Amino acid sequence: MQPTEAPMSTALDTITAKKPRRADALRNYEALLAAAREAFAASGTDASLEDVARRAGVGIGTLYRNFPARDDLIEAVYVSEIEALAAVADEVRNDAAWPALTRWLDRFVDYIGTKRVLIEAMNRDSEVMAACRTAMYEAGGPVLARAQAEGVARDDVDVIDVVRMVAGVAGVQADPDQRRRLVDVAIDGLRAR
Amino acid sequence: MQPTEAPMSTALDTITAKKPRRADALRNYEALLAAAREAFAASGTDASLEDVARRAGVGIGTLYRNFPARDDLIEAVYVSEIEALAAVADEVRNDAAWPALTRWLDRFVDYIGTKRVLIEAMNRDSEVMAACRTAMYEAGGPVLARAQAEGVARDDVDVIDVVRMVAGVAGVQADPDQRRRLVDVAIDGLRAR
DNA sequence: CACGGTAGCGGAGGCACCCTCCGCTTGCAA
DNA sequence: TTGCAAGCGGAGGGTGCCTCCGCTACCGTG
Repeated sequence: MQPTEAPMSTALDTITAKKPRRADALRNYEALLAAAREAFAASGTDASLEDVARRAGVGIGTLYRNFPARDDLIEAVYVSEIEALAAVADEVRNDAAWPALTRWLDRFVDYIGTKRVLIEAMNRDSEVMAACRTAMYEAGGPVLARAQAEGVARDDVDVIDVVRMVAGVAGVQADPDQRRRLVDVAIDGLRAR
Repeated sequence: MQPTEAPMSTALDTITAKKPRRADALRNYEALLAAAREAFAASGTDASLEDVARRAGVGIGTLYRNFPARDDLIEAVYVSEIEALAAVADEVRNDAAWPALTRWLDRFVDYIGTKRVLIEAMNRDSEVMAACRTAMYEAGGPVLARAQAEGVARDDVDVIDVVRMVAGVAGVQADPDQRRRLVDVAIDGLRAR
């Protein structure tokens, strides 16, 4: 464990370290990221990379130099959003144990419910995403642990179970009302019996 | 409602009606289906269609004549499996209300858990798949209704909710143990409080 | 059985995308 | 100002998608 004063090391750092150093190159890098975010939002993460390069106004070669694989680009686009997701757990620090748990998960669902790409991105098998997941588990773990310690949440599940289950339910194709209902049912399953 | 003696009309019929009539054409049709099943199992539903045609030993044109869109091929491959899925609900007809519900859903999860493609296929937006879903809801509806009537299942959900939720949880990337645990939690959320 | 019409065949071809490679350009340190 | 390496970008080879249409061979009819 690091002393809390030290700047927290995040998965973002891993990405930032890869940014190019020259001014023109940096401009291109940012343009690519913006174009990719736009394209992924419009057509999912399998949008055409040539199209991304075109939108960004750079050559395809430049895209591939900055992001050798499609996954690298996806990660760069979504890492910051996923980190924000982890931060959601902090918002409920002062709630009572069970409401804290439900509010955390509800916020979580609100956040990812509309963008299925985020769930996919989160499940991606890569170093960076693994770091993201860890961050998320570390943030949510205490919320669950508190509810379990107070006996309001069943204790045969861990935080990974909870996040996976909720993400699974949140990812179903359904209108927002139905999704909310499904998530509520699933969360209800977490109550201590 | 049809009298029960009449042969039940199934989504399969819609597919069967599209089979070619000439002997050589029928052979090709079956070969394509077999090749596609194999290819989809190996590389998912985005396997190369040219490869499917090659494996089947027919020209690419033949594939496209029988299955004008990729989805048509996917449907033809999976419709029968999804119908089997609906039949699972019949197995539990004689169980007590709550065990019937849990057993139905457990069997359901066993069936689709390993093949994510099936879940995807099921959510596909098409006439045939809609018929499949309807069949499934009609099979599972009574199981849920019985549990609700006896007051052991919460009554603010319908069968569509239940199937969607369970399918969502069953689709998460996880080892079988974890998946089983997650599904149990979610199903537990269905208990009347 | 012979034969004609037509259902069905299959692959060439046009298009889009993937990714690599390498000769040219340009930012920046000295 | 200048030299050079970091960076550029697009041509090109490969693969897959899907359409189109001249040819093949099944099968109903006489």
